[in-house]
Amino acid sequence: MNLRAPKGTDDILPPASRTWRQILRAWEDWAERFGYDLIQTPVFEQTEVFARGVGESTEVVQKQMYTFEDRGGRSLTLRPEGTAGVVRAYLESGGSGEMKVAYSGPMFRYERPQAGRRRQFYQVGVEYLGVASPEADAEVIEVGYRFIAEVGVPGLAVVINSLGDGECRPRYLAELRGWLADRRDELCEDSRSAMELNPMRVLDCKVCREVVSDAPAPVDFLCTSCQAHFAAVKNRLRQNGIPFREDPRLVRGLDYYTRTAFEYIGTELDAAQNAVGGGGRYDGLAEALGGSPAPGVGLALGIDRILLASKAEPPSTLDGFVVIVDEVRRDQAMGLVSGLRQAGVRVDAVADARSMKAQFRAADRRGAPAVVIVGDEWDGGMVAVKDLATGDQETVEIGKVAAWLMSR
RNA sequence: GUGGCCGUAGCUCAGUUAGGUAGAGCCCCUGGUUGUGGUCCAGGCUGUCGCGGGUUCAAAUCCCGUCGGUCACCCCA
Repeated sequence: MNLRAPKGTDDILPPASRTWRQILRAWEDWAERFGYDLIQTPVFEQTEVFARGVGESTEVVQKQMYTFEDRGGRSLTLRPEGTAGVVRAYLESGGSGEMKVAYSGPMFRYERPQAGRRRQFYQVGVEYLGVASPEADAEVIEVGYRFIAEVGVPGLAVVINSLGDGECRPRYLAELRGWLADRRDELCEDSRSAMELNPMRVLDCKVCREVVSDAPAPVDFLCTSCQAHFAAVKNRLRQNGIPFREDPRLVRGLDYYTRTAFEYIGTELDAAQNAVGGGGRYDGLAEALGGSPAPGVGLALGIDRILLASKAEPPSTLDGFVVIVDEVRRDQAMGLVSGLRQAGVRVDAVADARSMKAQFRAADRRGAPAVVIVGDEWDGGMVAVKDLATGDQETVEIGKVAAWLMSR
């Protein structure tokens, strides 16, 4: 076989997929508890949505998009992130009022793959639209934190910063550009080309870390309202017991962020990609997409990276396994299987004639905690049930099998 | 886009230094145990040695090219 999954894509097979299912269910649960409804947007959009939404100056738009022309001559792009499409949908459906939505699905970026960085990767996220209050920022940070904490990323840390808004950011950027220009010779090549278009990117540069260590930071230039907003976000986080630290160097790679920016980091991760999620406020995004102004804040979490970091064992996906002693009992056994399934019990059986030994092996491999044996006892209205962990076996009435399995 | 490492059975790998009939463990299947798994024992299935070319009587092994994987830089979730 010489057909393979495309470069930078992965098949998620059992048993690893069991952990995926578990983690996505946990995500749905947390999103619902915080009042976020489901939203589904297309996996591809007009290229314009990302070019204008994410920002022409970003690396993502310049180099990493899967852009193609369809048969009608339209330029389309596989979504490299989730927010732009959600805001587009919000605007298209009226663009007013409050909307709290959660999404999950694959994203696509053309990059050289490595650990924790794939060409098709999976993100979950929420967007809280139409609300400018710092309560929204704090809530979004909290829902992500609660979810990641449950899933278990070792050394989880929340890092936050404020990037300012349309009033104070221009003043800051002018200051920063001047400061960088004075030290142009000390900067690396990448930073020199970034300083005009997107000077904050230089703060993030690992090569220039030394040089920019005492560069002016966005927080030092915040206007009064941005200061108050940032303070309110931090207060609510403290009150709700979300541990965080401030990092004046934290910037984000997407142009749409204003005010609050944050990241979730697995500090014990060996992987170079230790940021498992991030987000922030993007009050200018709706306008950038050509809609009426609307505030918003959101987050995105990389499920692939969270899984890389968490040590979660794949859960068992069965409550029991039905073993058929002789093929003459298959009709009876399959009737029992069907009945148990309708009663809400997760059970399975082999589909063709196999030895008991093989059927027990199958039950074991599938992680079933117990086995139900359909044999001669059936004629007396009974089946044998065996706990595979302890080896204990007893005989129970057919009608009580479901209860017996669920009590394991 | 730049760089390091690696391509041999479904998986993990040995064999490459010094060319000589393709190996091990795991997994899977069958049996030992005609109604009992996970342990043990016996047997069985599985290969264009990534691909193409070159050198040679002879290439998994040497040479050239190419493709793929992986990790890191960069960027980001």
